[in-house]
Amino acid sequence: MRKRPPSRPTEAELSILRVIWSKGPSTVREVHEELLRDQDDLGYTTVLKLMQIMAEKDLLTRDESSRAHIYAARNPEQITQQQLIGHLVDRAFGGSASQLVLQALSNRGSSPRELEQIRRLIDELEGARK
Amino acid sequence: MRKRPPSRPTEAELSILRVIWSKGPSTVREVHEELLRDQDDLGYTTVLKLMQIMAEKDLLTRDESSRAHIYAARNPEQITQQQLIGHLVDRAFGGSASQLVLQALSNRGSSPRELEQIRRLIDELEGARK
DNA sequence: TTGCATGTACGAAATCTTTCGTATAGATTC
DNA sequence: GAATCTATACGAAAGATTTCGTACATGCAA
Repeated sequence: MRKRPPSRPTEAELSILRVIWSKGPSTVREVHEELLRDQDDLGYTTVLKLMQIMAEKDLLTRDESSRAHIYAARNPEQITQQQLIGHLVDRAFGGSASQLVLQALSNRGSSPRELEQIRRLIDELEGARK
Repeated sequence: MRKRPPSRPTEAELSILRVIWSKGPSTVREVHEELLRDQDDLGYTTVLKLMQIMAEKDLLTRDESSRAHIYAARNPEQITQQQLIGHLVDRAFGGSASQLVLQALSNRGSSPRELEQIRRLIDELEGARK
């Protein structure tokens, strides 16, 4: 069995990943409780099943040494974000990341501090290119 | 019946929208032929059905005056792009558009020309903020 | 008018994603 | 040790998305 390119998480899977990225490796119960803050009516076994599937898909790893298994994210947040951006760029921006950036900056407020951060990154990129 | 907020297109729907954005209002046949360039094994009636559904969902409008109906995008490309960015920012970037921008710039090549364009936009945004 | 080419309509299968009920097993408490 | 609490496992229903077969209508050429 070979290592597949990481599969893109579905919506429900992404909400689980968000919890784990923020809290670190967690049990099903911890994730479930956290998800209930935003969204009630979400069964425990639903989350369990999803996390089991995610472990199969290699989105999560699982430590079975304690009774309550502990799940961790297989890939760091940034890798997954890159993947999602890449997909969106391909599917909706004709492959041009800068088009996405322009759209993202145009209509969504960024603070001066954030704009400065972005400007510095552009400086770096232009420097490296010389 | 009220006007609903535009529904987010699914993957298959997005590929149809891309064709229509690029070619303008089109018949099912035209869209089908265009999609076959990237992806074979896609039936004509599959595309037809999708476009019918999209008309129901108000993603497309349809002109039935000629025998082959002509479909047009209900919303301009940019509106839909904004919508998709907004969704991704919420689901994967904790609501921070600038985080998305930083990630997008970090790992995806942008030409000097594009970087300049982005820099100018930042200048504008900072100017407006003063 | 018959037959063919080119359309739409529509139901339903196939597939993917999300949800949960039920079964079962190991700890803990009385 | 029996009851109870807390886990995982697993099948399968429910829902959403994608796919296509089949039926039927219309225009046109022989």
